[in-house]
Order: sequence, then C-alpha cells, then structure tokens
Amino acid sequence: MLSERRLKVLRAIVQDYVGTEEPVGSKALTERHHLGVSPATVRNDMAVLEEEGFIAQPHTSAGRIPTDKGYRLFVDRLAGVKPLSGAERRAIQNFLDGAVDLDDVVARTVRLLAQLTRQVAVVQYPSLTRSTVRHVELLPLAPARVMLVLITDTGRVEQRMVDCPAPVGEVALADLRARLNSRVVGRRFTDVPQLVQDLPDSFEQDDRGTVSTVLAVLLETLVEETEERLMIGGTANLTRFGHDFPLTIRPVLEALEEQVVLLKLLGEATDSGMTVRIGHENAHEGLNSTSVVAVGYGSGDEAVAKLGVVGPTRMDYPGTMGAVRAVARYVGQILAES
Amino acid sequence: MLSERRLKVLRAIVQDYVGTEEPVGSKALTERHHLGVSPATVRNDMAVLEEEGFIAQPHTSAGRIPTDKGYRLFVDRLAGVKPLSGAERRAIQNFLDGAVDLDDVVARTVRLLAQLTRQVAVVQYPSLTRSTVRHVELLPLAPARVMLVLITDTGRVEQRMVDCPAPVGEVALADLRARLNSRVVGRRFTDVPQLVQDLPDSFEQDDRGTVSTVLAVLLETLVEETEERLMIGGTANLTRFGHDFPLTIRPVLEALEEQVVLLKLLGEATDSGMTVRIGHENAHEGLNSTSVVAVGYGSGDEAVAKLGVVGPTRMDYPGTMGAVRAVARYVGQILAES
DNA sequence: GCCTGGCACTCAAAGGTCACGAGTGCCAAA
DNA sequence: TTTGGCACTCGTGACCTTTGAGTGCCAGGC
Repeated sequence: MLSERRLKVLRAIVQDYVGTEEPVGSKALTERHHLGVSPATVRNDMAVLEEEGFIAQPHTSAGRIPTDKGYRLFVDRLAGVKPLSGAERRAIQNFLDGAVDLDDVVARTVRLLAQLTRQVAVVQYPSLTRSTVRHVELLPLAPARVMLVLITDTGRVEQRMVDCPAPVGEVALADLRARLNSRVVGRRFTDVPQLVQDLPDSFEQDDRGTVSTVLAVLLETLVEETEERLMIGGTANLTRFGHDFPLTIRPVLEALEEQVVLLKLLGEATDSGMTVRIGHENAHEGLNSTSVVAVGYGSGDEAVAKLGVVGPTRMDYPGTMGAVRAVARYVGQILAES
Repeated sequence: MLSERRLKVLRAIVQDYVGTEEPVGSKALTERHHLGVSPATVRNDMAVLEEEGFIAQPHTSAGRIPTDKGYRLFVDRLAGVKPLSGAERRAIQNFLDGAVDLDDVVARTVRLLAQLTRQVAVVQYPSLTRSTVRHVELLPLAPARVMLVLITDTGRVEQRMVDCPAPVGEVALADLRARLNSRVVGRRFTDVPQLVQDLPDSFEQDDRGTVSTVLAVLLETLVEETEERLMIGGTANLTRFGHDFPLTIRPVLEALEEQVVLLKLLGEATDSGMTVRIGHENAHEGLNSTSVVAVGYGSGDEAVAKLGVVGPTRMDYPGTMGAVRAVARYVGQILAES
C-alpha cells in the first residue's frame, strides 16, 4: 500500500497537472504544496508511484503526468466533490427556471453544463421506459387514417400516423380513445402491452382490425422511442483540449456524432450515483483520451435519464463532478414541478 | 474587363488550390491545365488578377491563392453546379426513404449532407410560419388544466400546458375544440390570429376567460415556434479545415452552437435559388473564413425552410452546390409524400 | 531507516545558421 | 502580345548548439 505521503504527492501531481497542463517536476511540487519534505524525497516517492503505474514521464528529463490509473486513484480516494458556490447555484436555478417546455429544459441544461464545466455536455432526454402515460389521443385525419398522439408525464409528445385496414367511425374511435385512456393513463410504459392485450376482443368484429392496428402502432412507438434521443453542446470547448490538436479532437467529434455511441456511454454509467470513466476505461476507441462524468437524473427518486460531460482525462474532476451533480439535481426538480 | 484567358487562369487557380490546399504557381498551372501559353504569360495575367484583388500571395515568392472576391467571381461566372452521379442519387433516395417521422427526416438529411459534402451540414426544421394547421387538440388533465396540442401539415407537433382561470367542463372544451378546428384546420399559421379573434364572444360568459386563455397560449405557441429549430452535423469535418487549426476552428464551433447565428445565416439566404456566402460576406465574425451554401426546400412550390453546409472558403463549390441542391430536392419530395 | 544536499547526466525545446528551390518581377527580343 | 532569360526574394527544412528543467543516484545526517 502506498504511504499517506505518497498519496499526497499523487494528489498534488494531479492538481498541478490539471492546472498547468504541463508535466510537473519535484521542485515545483515542493514549492506549491507545503509537503514538508525536500524535492529529493519527492523524487523517490515519484519513482515508486511510477513503478506502480500511477504516473509516467513523457520522456526522460521531463516532469511526471498522471496515468489513467493515477486519475482513477485520485477520483476514488483523493478527490472530494467540490460543491458549487451560492452564486453558481442561483445562476443554475435562474437559468433553468426560464424553460418553457421539455425541449427547452434539455437545451438549457446542455448549455448550462457546457458553460459550468467548460467541457462538452451530453444530456439524454427523459426516458420513456420509466415514464408513465399521461394521455393517448386519436385524431381522425381521413376516413382510414388516424393520428396517434402519446403524451408522457415528462411532457414529451410522440405522434404517429396510423393507416387503418378499414374506415373508422368517429364513435368507435372515441370509444377506443376512452377505453384506452382509462386503462393506461398513469401507468408505466412497460406495463402498457399487458394492459391493452385483450382490448380488441371487446370491440365489434368490424372494428377489431382497426383497433389492433392502432394498438400495434402504439406498442411500436413505445419500443422505438425507448431508443432515446440526446442533445450535446459545448463542442467548442474541445479546442481547449491540448496541443496535439487535430489528431485528438477528430475521433472525439466523430464519437459525439454517433448517438449510439453516446447512448451506450451514458448507459454504462451505473444507475445511481455518479460514474466517472477515465481514458481507456471507455470502450469506444475515439474516447480513449477523454473522461466521461455521468449521473442519472429524474423527477422523483428514480433516474429517468442521464446527463454528463465529456472532457480530456486531464480535467478538474472535483469541480466537474460538483457541477454535474448540481445540474442533475436542479433538472430533477424542474421536471418534478412541471 | 478581364480577358477570357485571365478568367481561365483564375478558374485554374481556384481549382488547383481547392485540390491541393497549397498556393499555386505559374509553372504548375501551365503544366496541369493546357492553357497554351507559357508560365511567363501566366505570370503577367496573375499580376493583373492580383491588382484587381481576385488573388493574393501569402508572402513574396509563394504562389497565389484566391481571395474572397476571387471565389465570388468563380462562383458567379466560372463554375457550374456539378450534378450528382446516378449512384449518389440513388443513395440519397434510399437513405431518405427510410425515415419514420419528421425528426428522422431532418436527422437523416443532416447526416447525408455532411457525408456527401464532407462538411458541416445545417438543416432547419420546416417552418411553422408557412405551415398549415392539421389539427388542434385540447386535453383536460385536471379541472383547471388543459393540454394544448398543435399538429402541423409537416408532421410537427407542439404541446403546451394551459392553466385556466376557472374549471372547464368537458362539454365546453369539446365545443371549443370543435369550433377551433373548424376554423383553423388547413389554414396558414399566419392567418390563425384573425380567424379566432372573435371566438370568445360566442361562448357563455363563464367560459370566456378559459377560451381566451387557451387562445392566448395557442397564438403564443405560433409566435414562439416561429423561432425555428435546426439540426447540425458533420462537425468532425472541421478537422480537415487546414493547418492553422485551433484558431480557425474554434470560432466556427462557437458560431455553430449559437442557433440564433445559424438561423440568421440561413435566413439571409435568398428565398429561392441557391445562395453562396463567401468568407467576409458572412456577417458573423467567426465565420469569416468559411463559406455557406444554402438553399430553401419545401414540400410544394414554396420553400418552408432552408438547409445548407458550412465549410472553408476553400471548398469545392460546384460539387457542394450540386449536393446541396440535390438533397434539398429529395427532402422536398419526401415531405410532400408524407 | 528515512530524509537530504550534491552532482553528473539526459534530453526536449528554443534559437541560430545555412543551403535550397519554388516562385516572382522585369526586361529585351521575337 | 508573348516568351525565354535572369536576378532576386524568402519561406522551408536540415542541422547544430545552447539552455535548463528534471532526473537518478550516492554519501552523509537525523
């Protein structure tokens, strides 16, 4: 096990490196952090830390930089989560309170997160899987054409066109709408299939085809929309990435455009609590030099979706984690209110 | 006026520079394009072109590169619009045909455009201003709470919560819904305010407050949503920008995140036909070294929104314009079908 | 046994010099 | 008006040197 002081040294290295973006040497360390020992001692400690794989030197006769493993230890044991200042808190609240609808909430959250952390922000739309049905509406558009509108408790609206096998009467449609709603309103999306299973049976022979078709589309919508959407922002912050620019930034931008990749990324985060994935811990190759800080958020106790930031492994973890957590909380509140 | 040959020289310079990304000299020009004259002659022509401001040299003893003014002349008089190959056409069609809803159409269009042009693609959602109302739905959620759902002919759905001054009866609500729809369905959004103006008068005294409130929210939605949304993609292509990287790319990324800026950008494009804005012709400073190629698209004769690409001034204008035009056409078709 | 000052060593970064050559402008002749 | 010739410019890349931050190791001290 590493001694207390060596951990201190590691922490100091991480902090300095994050601040200066330059390899940090033994002398600078003793000057900036009152470790109470001489540079020579620190050098010995650094040798050990390097041996253990927590730090590395880019080349001989340069200072040390933390490895992914070093950051991992730092995050797990050495860093707290830095709480935001009161002013920042108020700013968040003010900014989010102005949102008019779900899209706006998500958009504002992305901006906010990008600004606070000065990194790339990713926000997943509240998931339908855990949402409940607020209302299902059926609108006759043409004799055999119906528009299905699904409204969730998070304020999301999905619509689908349904082409029916036969013309539908207004009455039958109203009937279906009423019965459908009485069964599914307030229920979870995942429970819906069971709840509507026997619905066609209670209709006249003539209308069963239509009812089945409508239900099929409804269920399909539920499944399809479980593949969730997300919004990203703050990509301009990637330009602060480093010196070896184009090569680093390119794969990251590419990864960010792949919704699938991002969804998987957020999905990997554990359901509760904050998840930090550092460098090579990320499955996607393009993100090997980035870290992802993600956390679930939701209107109640349960997380309905996730949000987070993507930044260089050399990031201010305590600050970033603090910002991510705070934003997630406030968004949860906003969602609960609406 | 510039002689025929000088125009040819300018065209050759633009083409070569776009291809190689390096200043082009007189010798290389005569070798690659059979101009039928010697390098010395070309040099004289280049001197004239430079005097007129169409080309410039980065430093003495380097080749010439086109100026914004040079590109402008090239686009206006020297370049055609390169039609796409049959294979590309089919690819577009196939790719867009798979779209399931409006969001998907826009998302696919962005990807497609980014891939075809290898640049940043920007697609505006079909505008509500020119759209017509397909249906307005009112859903009672609580005694004094109604959800307003607005469906457009482009398949877009907007919803708003309405808090009424007094509890609303189901009957009154159904009545309002019916009358509202009979007045506005099929009409343009811009005409709606007039059409519903006197609607509250025809209701019982008790319900007038509610009716007014609902209408107010409806009109507000129309106005608000006229500020349109858009989707961008292909930002990874920015990495192919040039050598002087970070400085160039940063302001572009920043501009791209500002929806307002982008909307203005597209808005500046003339309504019909393709618009090309080159370098400093763009009002926004961050885009001074980029060109924007934009065109309107729509389901019918009229453009309902715009789409385009943002790339370096040094871009393949004929090819880009061809791709943009073709994509706009196909998207229009898709929208018309649905 | 751990810490410390001293010292020789390493090596990337920065600066300086130099030769090369692509490209130019100009001129006189065709 | 075009062309070949020629002197000139100047950015680029190769090569070298210097500088200094940082290291590893060792011998002496607490």
